[in-house]
Amino acid sequence: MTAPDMPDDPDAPARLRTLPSRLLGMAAMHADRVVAAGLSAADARKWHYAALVALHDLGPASQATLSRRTGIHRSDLVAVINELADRDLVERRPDPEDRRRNVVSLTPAGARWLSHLDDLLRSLQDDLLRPLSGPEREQLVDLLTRLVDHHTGIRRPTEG
Amino acid sequence: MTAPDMPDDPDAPARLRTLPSRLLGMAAMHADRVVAAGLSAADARKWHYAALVALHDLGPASQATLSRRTGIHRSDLVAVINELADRDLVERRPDPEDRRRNVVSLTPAGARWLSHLDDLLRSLQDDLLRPLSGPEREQLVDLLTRLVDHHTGIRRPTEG
DNA sequence: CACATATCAGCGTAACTGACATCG
DNA sequence: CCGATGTCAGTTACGCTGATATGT
Repeated sequence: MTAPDMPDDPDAPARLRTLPSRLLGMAAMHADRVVAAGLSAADARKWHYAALVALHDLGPASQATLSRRTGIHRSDLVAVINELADRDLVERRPDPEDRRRNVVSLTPAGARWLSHLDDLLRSLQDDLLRPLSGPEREQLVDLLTRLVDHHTGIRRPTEG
Repeated sequence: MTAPDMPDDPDAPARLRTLPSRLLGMAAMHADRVVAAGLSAADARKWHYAALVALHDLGPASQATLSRRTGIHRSDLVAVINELADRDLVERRPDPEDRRRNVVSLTPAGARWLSHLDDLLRSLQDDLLRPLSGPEREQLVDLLTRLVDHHTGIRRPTEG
């Protein structure tokens, strides 16, 4: 129940209003807009951030690896890397050890930009979660994580 | 951070994994698929359900009203009502009191179908929330409701 | 030969915009 | 004339599919 948009239901029927799948859809849509707007003000998109984070955590990696770690489709990752490379935030070059691959690596400028985006993202998440207290935010993250992990089929100890 | 899809990130970087906006996106995407799949098995779509619920709760209404209550865009509602009317689940006819409007009303068959979909939806939500306990599900609904209400700019006492 | 990688072209859906004719 | 209503055509973005070329 993804429900659409802005002038949104002031008082939709209770059956709809409390439907978890619909609530998830509406909350996600709102979150996505807030994040996309914030990032676009910095001339970035969420995929840029995801790719940079993955590169930062993994070190230089092939596009296939990046795709798996970020969840960005291989087909779409091409454009993302193109854009990042155009701005010299990452470097892409053929892997000598496996000539099918490109090795993508973070440049110093990319690392700086990433840490800037990190700050931005933090503040956007904060905006987003404003109506919730600290413990409530943790609760939400925990509940969502369990939903997502479950369907992803992941077994995670208790880590936070 | 809407993250994509199926073979999904087995172990994405923690910064991504715990990002609330991303978690919301992933959980919503999954929810949407489960619901869409379940409904399509019954030859229905989520908008059908939303429209029927609104009609059931409001009684006969104009398309503009339905649009506001369900959050379905006026432009998109047309097709939804077409499909429902084709199956004689709703009836659409001009409003004699305001000839711009159509009055849409639920037929007996529509009401029966709705209650069938109600059962289906209940079970789909249950599937969806399987990893959570009863109280946790309530917690999740509460937290999401507050996020959504906040951005919608709604003031709700404590109602249930 | 099967498989993985990078790339591109294109599809289907969702949410939305803009325009239009009609009517209050 | 302004505003609301129902309709349709078209746009944008996203997640995905399919095909291709290359390499292991």
